[in-house]
Formats: sequence, structure tokens, C-alpha cells
Amino acid sequence: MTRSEPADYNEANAQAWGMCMTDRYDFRVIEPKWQARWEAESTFRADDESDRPRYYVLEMFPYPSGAGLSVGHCKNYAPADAYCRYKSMKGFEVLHPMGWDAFGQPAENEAIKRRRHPREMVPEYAANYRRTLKLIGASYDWSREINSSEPEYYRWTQWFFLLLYKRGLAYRATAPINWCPTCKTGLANEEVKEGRCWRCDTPVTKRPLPQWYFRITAYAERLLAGIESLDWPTGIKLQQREWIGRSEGADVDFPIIGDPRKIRVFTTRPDTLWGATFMVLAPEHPLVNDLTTPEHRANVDDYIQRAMSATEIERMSVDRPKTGVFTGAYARNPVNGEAIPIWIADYVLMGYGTGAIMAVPAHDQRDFEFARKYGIPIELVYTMVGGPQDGDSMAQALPDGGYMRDFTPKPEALTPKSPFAGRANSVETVREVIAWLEEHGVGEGRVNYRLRDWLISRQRYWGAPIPIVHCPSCGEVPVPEGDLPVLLPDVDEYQPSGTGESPLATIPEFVNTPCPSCGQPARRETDTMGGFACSSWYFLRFADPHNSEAFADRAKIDAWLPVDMYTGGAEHAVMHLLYARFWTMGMHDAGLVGFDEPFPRLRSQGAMLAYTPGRAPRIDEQSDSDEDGDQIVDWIPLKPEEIATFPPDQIIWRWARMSKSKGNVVSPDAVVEKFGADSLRVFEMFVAPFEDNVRWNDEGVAGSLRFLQRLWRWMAPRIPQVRAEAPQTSSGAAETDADRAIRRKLHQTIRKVTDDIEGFRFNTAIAAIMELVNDLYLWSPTDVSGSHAERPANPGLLREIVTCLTLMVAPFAPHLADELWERLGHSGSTYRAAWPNWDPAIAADEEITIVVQVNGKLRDRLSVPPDTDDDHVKERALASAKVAEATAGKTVRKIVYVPGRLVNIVVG
RNA sequence: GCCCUGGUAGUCCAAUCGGCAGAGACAAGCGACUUAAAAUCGCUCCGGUGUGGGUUCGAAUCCCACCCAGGGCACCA
Repeated sequence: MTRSEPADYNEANAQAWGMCMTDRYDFRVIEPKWQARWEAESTFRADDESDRPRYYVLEMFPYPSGAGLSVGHCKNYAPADAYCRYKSMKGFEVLHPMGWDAFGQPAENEAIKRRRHPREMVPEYAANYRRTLKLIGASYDWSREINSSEPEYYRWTQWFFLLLYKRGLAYRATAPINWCPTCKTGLANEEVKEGRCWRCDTPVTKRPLPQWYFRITAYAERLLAGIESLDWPTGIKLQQREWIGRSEGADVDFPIIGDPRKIRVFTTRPDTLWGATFMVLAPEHPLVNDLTTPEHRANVDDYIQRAMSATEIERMSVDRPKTGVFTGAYARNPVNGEAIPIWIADYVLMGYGTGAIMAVPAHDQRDFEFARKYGIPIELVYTMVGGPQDGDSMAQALPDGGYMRDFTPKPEALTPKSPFAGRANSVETVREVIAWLEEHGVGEGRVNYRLRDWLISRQRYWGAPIPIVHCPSCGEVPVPEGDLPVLLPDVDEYQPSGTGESPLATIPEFVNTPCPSCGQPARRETDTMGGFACSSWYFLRFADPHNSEAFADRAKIDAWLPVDMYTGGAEHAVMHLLYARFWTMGMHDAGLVGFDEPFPRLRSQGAMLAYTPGRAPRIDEQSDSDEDGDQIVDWIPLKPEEIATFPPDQIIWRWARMSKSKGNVVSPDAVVEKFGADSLRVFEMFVAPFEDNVRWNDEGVAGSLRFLQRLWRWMAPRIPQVRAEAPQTSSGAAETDADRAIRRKLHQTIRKVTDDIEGFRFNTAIAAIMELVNDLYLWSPTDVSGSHAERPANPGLLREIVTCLTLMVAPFAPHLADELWERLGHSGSTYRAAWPNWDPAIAADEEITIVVQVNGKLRDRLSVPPDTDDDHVKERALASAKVAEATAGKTVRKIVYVPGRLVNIVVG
């Protein structure tokens, strides 16, 4: 947060330099100059024909909002850009593209709010983003810019829809879907967070609608297995694993008494079948209506009614007491022949497994609570020594463990004797029970996934129309490829209707079309695709963005993809990243691409936090949140217009993620104006590791500017000296100890910076350069004016230092580096210059410090050549006076020597 | 409730394999330069790693328990 001091550092600097105006670090001149040069020379254009090895760096493409780019976005863009520049200098042909995730609700909502059409608004906002990205010196190949809302792009989104459709991976079905009453559209499961819409926080309701789905569940196993090989943050891999939610168990069929049908349940614990004393169906289960007996009809209907009207939040609340009603029907437990009652309860979810469970109250806490409440018998399957021996004495379900009881079977039982009596409660027993069930034809092993199919339909205007025609005689007919794109009609009114119908449904010219198959009048599908469809393949388009014959040329895809380094926010851990993986697997199986993981390497940047004024919520603002004590809203950011009028003593300041909605966004424009783009870049990389959240502060950027000025002040006056000398004058010069030390430091720094950039550790890379600069001032002091920069005794060494330092700082402060590079007499940008190498022999320490400990406590230090042999080091350690003092009168019991590090003398 | 990440100086952060706790910066202070201030250059300050145990010659690092912060999941049978 900006504290105060609108000090103009650059002006102050100019004064300090007085007469030396031409040599001062003037970012206001340097930065526009190089940005113009890069643009004019197409420095960052990725050459498809290059014979260099390829490297593809991609940041998740943004939705260009009206608020513009913030310094928070730069937390990702600046380091990714530094990485690109580094890779280019390492000899790679780098593809670094940018585009706009322009379809979808954020753009549409903003357009509605501002009463402008998104078609004209999006390019304007995109232009502003592009301007800001250029302002911070980002090295994008703008000739590859794409916009997902343009027909030449979404034509291929539709093409992929049809591809998935033809491969049986897209289908239409009617089911109760997640519906956001505010956004007035259906949502995918991934877009519901804690029962609320991920965009607007509105509690989600259920609504039965015909919708399009992608059959992502068909790839559940591959999506899960593929995670293993990915170089991604462990947290994101874990989230994907949990979202897919694999569990092993069995399907078991329970015959209904007095009905020929059976109820199928999924269970992970088929070994507890002997304790299943009732069954529970989800209220939406299709058999409920048929099973309910007349005397229970009213109760059941009433319960279903209430369950359907509850919001997801109410229904999913864990702490809520279990409720349910008896249907009047009974099923037979297939293993022991008992007749068990069939209930319905809303703690059973229609969307998971079969929507029906066998309830084993003795071994499942939820079933236990339910059984206790409704007086249903509790039958132990496993018992433990010292544990409860019958259901009546239990206070809660039994934890895992114990051994299986023997049971007295009924005549209807599957086998006359209980076959597993005495078996341990273990996964082996579960496995054997499954085999036994299969043998007797009452169940089969099954793997179940939590993942559900991806709901892609949106009842919104601003998206790619789903390319399907509904014909009264032919049914669903895909639009022929030659007729793509199905253009989104240009209309004035496109507000979401809220009826469950897309706004497109009200446009007869769009809806009415002849059937592509039979030519009879038919209706177009009016739903559009959610924005995640566009972002599931955009990384391919960048390889060949202007292709009008195909989504991209295969040879170019093979050359550039998969993406070598992908960066973006962790909020897309399960949405975009899972969808894009699925889509890629679909394409791979269709033979369109040669890989099935699009992003082998991923890094997630931390958020930029701003110090944000807020207030306590009013009573009425808490109402929808806190029934169960969670989800309490305790802080609401103040709108910019409220701050002036709000009582200052009631303002609560907090660090909050920068976002347009909180009104706490710091724009790069102001920062660049005041400190320069290079300072902003250096600050964002230096302040913390890439993955960490950062609290924005101007002081830090000022510090980065000071560092760049310091570096410049040392370098600039020496460049003329370097240029004046012939390149090869170093050989004869005698090397002093100080010269050798600084050269060693230089090579150690190159090594450190190289390793750190490879490992995405930009903060420590910059710290290493700072260290080198500090050492340079000690080696060869410079005063304020630069006039006292002495003529070096060893011009070759000076040339080496100046050259390597310029190149090393280039990824972080490219404008400054290119300016120095030019002054050094080179033409062109550092972007195509070679990254410096280090010489291990020069970087090697001449002397190393060995720490001498006595009983683990530091007592002395020895300085020895690195190749000194072990015994000699130990001898010298024992010879130390300080050691003698510490060991006086004690016996040496042991000497631990860690080569090159320490000697620990254990005495007692 | 469960899972994951992380707690190091007044602040942000380093410490690569279990081996000197401090690289770098911010802030503060002092000195030099200056008529003065700013800027600059140099120097200085402070902590023993959230808490309590354990393993080890040796723990910021490994193990156990707890506390705090951030994130994820949450009736998934």
C-alpha cells in the first residue's frame, strides 16, 4: 500500500548527477527506447523454422478486465518473462505467446454493467492489457496474439466439441444441475465451492434441466495415473487426486421383498455386509416412488419436497442431525437373509455411487447416528477385546480393527455358515469378501470415482454456441464441419433470462435453421459453452495461431508442444488444469497430438496482497452464512467511494488479495512511472519466492531501484574504459589476490544465478547479483560522480566482469541490460546474446573454512586448502588452543569429521 | 472434522545432504560528503529458528504431541 512520500527518485538522482547527466541511470529514457526497439525489430518473434532447440513458456491467459492489469498479475508475468529471456540466452528458440480468455461471464457481466457490447469492449480492454505488458518489458511474440471470442478461434472450439461428440465424449442429458440464481446459469461441479458459486458466492440450488456434458469420467483413471509423472506443485497434484477421488469397493445387489427388482449399492466395505441392518436411498433415487407404500406416501413425498428445496449448503452441512423417512418397503440382506427396512435420507447423494447405500450402523458413524435416532438395530460385524460386544452398549460406530464375529444364519442366507468368522478387519479380508461375492453372484468388485462429468452448457450469451441442431425427425444433428463456425449473433439484448433458457433462444433468426441431415425445419441448440472450453486447447493455437485450415498445423504442434513451463494461479488447480488435461487426452486418442499431458511442468505464483480498508458486517449481512457457526463473514472491504465518509475509527485494515472487486488494486502504470519497469520486475522477483504471497509495499520497489542505480553507477563509468582497451589485453597482466578473489566471486555468482533461475528461485538469484555488486564496490570503489573510477590494472578482468554482469542482470532488468550492452559496443538485444558460462576451476574456493566443534559447540575455525587430507585436518583441530581449552581434563572419545565442513571432537 | 503448506531479526526473506543460524533487502541508528538537505558511500544494531518432548557427536532441517496462520476437501458410502 502506498504510505506517503511521492518523492521523485529519478529527479533526485538527476540532481545528484549534476554534470554527468548523460551517464545517469534514467529509466524514463532507457525503458521506452528499448521497448520501441524490441517492437521495431520483432526481437521476441518465435521462429518456426529455427534450428535452435525449442522452449515453450506459457502463462495462463487472462480475461482482460476493465480494471486493467495489476502489480498482482506481474507476480506471475515478470518471473515468467525473466525465465524466457534466460532460456533464449541459453540458446533456445523461445515461444512466449499471450492471448485473451475473452469469452465467459466476467466479460459478459462487465458488459451488462457498463451497457456496452462485449464485442467492442473486449478488444479495448485487451489493448490496455497489451499496453501494460509492454510497459513492464514482457517479451511476448505479439504476432501470435489470440482472442477466444473471435470466430476464427471459437470455430475450432466448436470443432473440438464435435470431435468429442463424435467420439462419444459429449452428450446431452437431463438431470438436477447446479444452478446459480445470480449468474442465471448452470455450473459444473468444479465451479461450486462450499455450496456456492465460485464467481459470485451465491448459494447454489438444484434444478432439473437438459444440459450438455463432457464425459470426463471416462478418463478418470488416466487423469489420476498421469498425475504421477507431472512436475507440478505437490499441493495441486494432491488436489487433483482428491477431486478425482478414486475408491475401491464393490457393487452389491439387494433383492427387494415383494418386487422382482434389486437395489444396487456401492460400498468400500463389503466385508461389513453382515452388519447391514437397513438401506438408504437418496431422495432422488428412481426407485423411491415405486417402493413407497401407501401409508408412508405422504411422509415420503413431504420429505422429498423439503430435500429438493434445500440449498446445497443446507444439504451438505455435516453437523446437521441426520434425517430420513421409512418407505414402508424391505429388502433382503443377500448374505445373511435378514429383511431390512428401506429408508430415504438426504445424507445419501444421488450423484455418487448408485445413489443408494447399505447402512452398517456398527461400523459407520453416519449410519450409527441414523440408526440410533430411528431405533434401527445395530449389528456388530467385528468385535475387539475390551470393546462393545453388542449394539446396545455402543456410543458411536466402532473404529477399524478387531476380528469378525460368527453369525447364526437364516435359512435365506447365502451360505449355511458364516465363511469369514475370525478374520481380521483388513484390506485383505475386504478383497476376499469381494471375490466371494462375485463367486456367489451377488456383487462384483468396482472402482468408483468422485469425479463427475463436466457440465459444459451455459444459459448465457457470451460464449461459443454449441454446434448442434435439434431436428424433430433426426434428433441431435452435429453441424457439418464446413458450416463452422456457428456464429454468435450480434444482438443488443443478451441479458440472461433466468428461465433456464439461453438468451439465444429468443432470437428466431439464430434458432430456426434447416436440419443439416434432412433439410426439414429444425432448431439450433441455444446453450453456449462455458469459458473453460476455450481455455482447454488455447495452448495449441499459439503454435499456429493464424491457421484457417486447421486448429493448428501438426508439424508446428510437434515442434513446440507440450508446454515446457506453465505458470498460473493455484485457483485453477482443479478446473482449468483438469479440463485441459482431459481435452488433451481426447485429442491424443483422436491422433491429433503426440502427447497426452499438455503441461509437464507447472509452477504456481503467490498472490499479491494489498493493505485494504474494510468494516465489520452489519447484522443483516451475516444472515445467510452462520447457521452452523462456519462461513461467518467478519469483514467486508470498503468501496473506494465509502472510505472518505466512513468513520476512521471503525475501519478495519487487512491484507487482502488484490482484486477489482475489493478496490485495492495497485496499477503497474503508477509504479513504472515512479520507479521504472525494471525496478518493478526486480522487486516482484526479489521480495519472496515465486510461490509465496506478498504484501505490496512501495518501499521495496524503491529498494530495487536503489540496487539498479548502484549497479549502473558502478558499470557506466567503466564501460568507456572497457571499450578503449583491446579485447585481448588480459593475458600478460599480473593477477593480484583481490583480482583473483573478485573473479572467483564472479564465476560463483554465474553458477548460483544459473542454478537459481533453472529452479525458479529468482529471489536468491537476484540476491547473489546484489552480493557481487557489493563486492565490486569494495574491489574497485566508485564515488558519487563516477569520476573516481580508477583505471583498472587488469582490463581483461574488467571486461569479463562488465560483460557477464550485464548479461546476468538481463532477465531481471532487460532495459537496463540492453542499454549497457549497446554501450559496450554490441548491436542488438541481450535477448539473443549468450548466457555466460562459469569455469569450475575459477569458481573453486582456494581455502575452505572448517568448523571445529567440541561436543557440538563451536570452538574454533580452520582455514585449509580444499584438498587437505582428513588426518591433517583432525591434527590441526586438536592442535587448536581454543580446542585444548575446551577439552582440558577430559578424554577424547570420538572425532567426527565431515569432509570440507567440520570437525566435532566428542569428549566426556 | 479430515488433508496439505508454512511459522527463522522490528519487517520481507536466505541457510542445496542433519554440520558456522545470516546471504540479500526493508526499516532504524551512526559516520563521511554537503552551507544545508536529499542522494550517495561506509559502518552499526537486534534474534537463536512457534511451544514441549524425542532421535543424534551435532537439529531451523528428521520423529511425536500441541499452538498459530494460509490453502484445499467436507455426509463420497
